[in-house]
Amino acid sequence: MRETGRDQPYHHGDLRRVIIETAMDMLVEQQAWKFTLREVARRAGVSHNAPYKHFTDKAALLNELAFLGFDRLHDSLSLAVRAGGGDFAAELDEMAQAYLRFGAENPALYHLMFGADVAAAAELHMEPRALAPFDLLLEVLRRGQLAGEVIDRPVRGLAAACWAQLHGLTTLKLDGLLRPEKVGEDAIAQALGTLRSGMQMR
Amino acid sequence: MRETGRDQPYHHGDLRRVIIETAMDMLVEQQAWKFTLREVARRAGVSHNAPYKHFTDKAALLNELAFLGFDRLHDSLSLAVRAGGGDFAAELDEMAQAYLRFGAENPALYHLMFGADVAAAAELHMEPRALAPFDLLLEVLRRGQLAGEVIDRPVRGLAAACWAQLHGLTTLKLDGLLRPEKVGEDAIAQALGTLRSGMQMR
DNA sequence: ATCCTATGTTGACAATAGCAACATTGCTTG
DNA sequence: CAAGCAATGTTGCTATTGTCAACATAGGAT
Repeated sequence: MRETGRDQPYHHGDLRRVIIETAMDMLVEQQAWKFTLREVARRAGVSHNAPYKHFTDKAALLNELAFLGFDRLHDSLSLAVRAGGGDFAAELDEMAQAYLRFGAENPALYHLMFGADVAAAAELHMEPRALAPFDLLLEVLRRGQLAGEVIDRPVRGLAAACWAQLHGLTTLKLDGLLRPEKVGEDAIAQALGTLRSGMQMR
Repeated sequence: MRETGRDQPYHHGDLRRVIIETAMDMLVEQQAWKFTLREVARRAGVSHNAPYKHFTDKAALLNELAFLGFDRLHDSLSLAVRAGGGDFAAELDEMAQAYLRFGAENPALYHLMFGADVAAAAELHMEPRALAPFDLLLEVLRRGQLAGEVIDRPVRGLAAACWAQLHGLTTLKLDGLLRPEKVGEDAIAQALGTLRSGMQMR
């Protein structure tokens, strides 16, 4: 017996989607990386156990969010590559900027995507959705090699270097560790420059 | 009234140290990054609230551990530099290896040192103890510049590049994200090579 | 000797993840 | 079209945690 009358039917009808959206909203809004299932349920206007009918676990929901994060990251990077307009140097630069921007704009989401909180992070990152951004990077680098602008070494290794550098800069930046007193004024730009030089392009 | 008799006196006498050591042991042992104050107290054989007489907060203890982590990291890096025997390239290489090894051997501690869980991570990282490893890197790079083996650019920027690369590689590795299928066989070595090239040395 | 204070302990509270038992419905199948 | 079943929500519970408050003990200063 529900006292509210005809509004809010017993069966929500689309709870899974709503839960995901609510949770994603919370992640994007919130700076700090805290996350309770019950809070999500509360915001979704549903009982504290309803989410368990759609996700076996808190980790399951988190995984879903992480995947969505990779989708968004991939979209951002794709756009950036397009903005590069065929010029390799521009493409890579745009990608780097887009990557860093993504992290800066979605701190909690980024932490979720790469943090150790996600159960079985290793498996998650081998899923196609999580691999998409990396594949994009691989393509760009391959084209760079074809254009003779990137040193002739295994692409995957070069991609790893790019990725690690971007990931490192992103997380350090997110946690407020790239303070000018410590690292100089435009540390990020300089680091990216070092990376470029390392891959030998002008 | 304690029923245990004369062993375990009411006042421990050295609880603060024991708590820190216990907590550090837990962090070093444990792969996963979970940490409850009560568990520390339990292992230390003390009531669940005893730690609060020595640390205002859970975060306070974590900060202490993080500082100890930086001390250890600094020690490891210092040893590595010495192992380099004056040759810049060797010094930097040893340092990089030592850094990565530190992360690999102390996953939970590393996460603690750089994770967002630590309250006020930004401030923490500006403390001298946390800056020591970075300062060491700065020195090595400066000597490299004097020896003409490192490109003449602001050291802090170069250091940021090194640091971000190492930090990125470390965390990615820790979370099991540098899978060979994704990133090639010796991604780490290649990434370090790219970094070296970027700083222009032979 | 006496008291004060640092240090420990017990007991509470609120919040959380997750389990179990129960309620409500829409869809299926006879 | 009726009966019932499975999906979806809800309430209530347990174990655990961080932290606060009140109390206990003991070592050292007065």
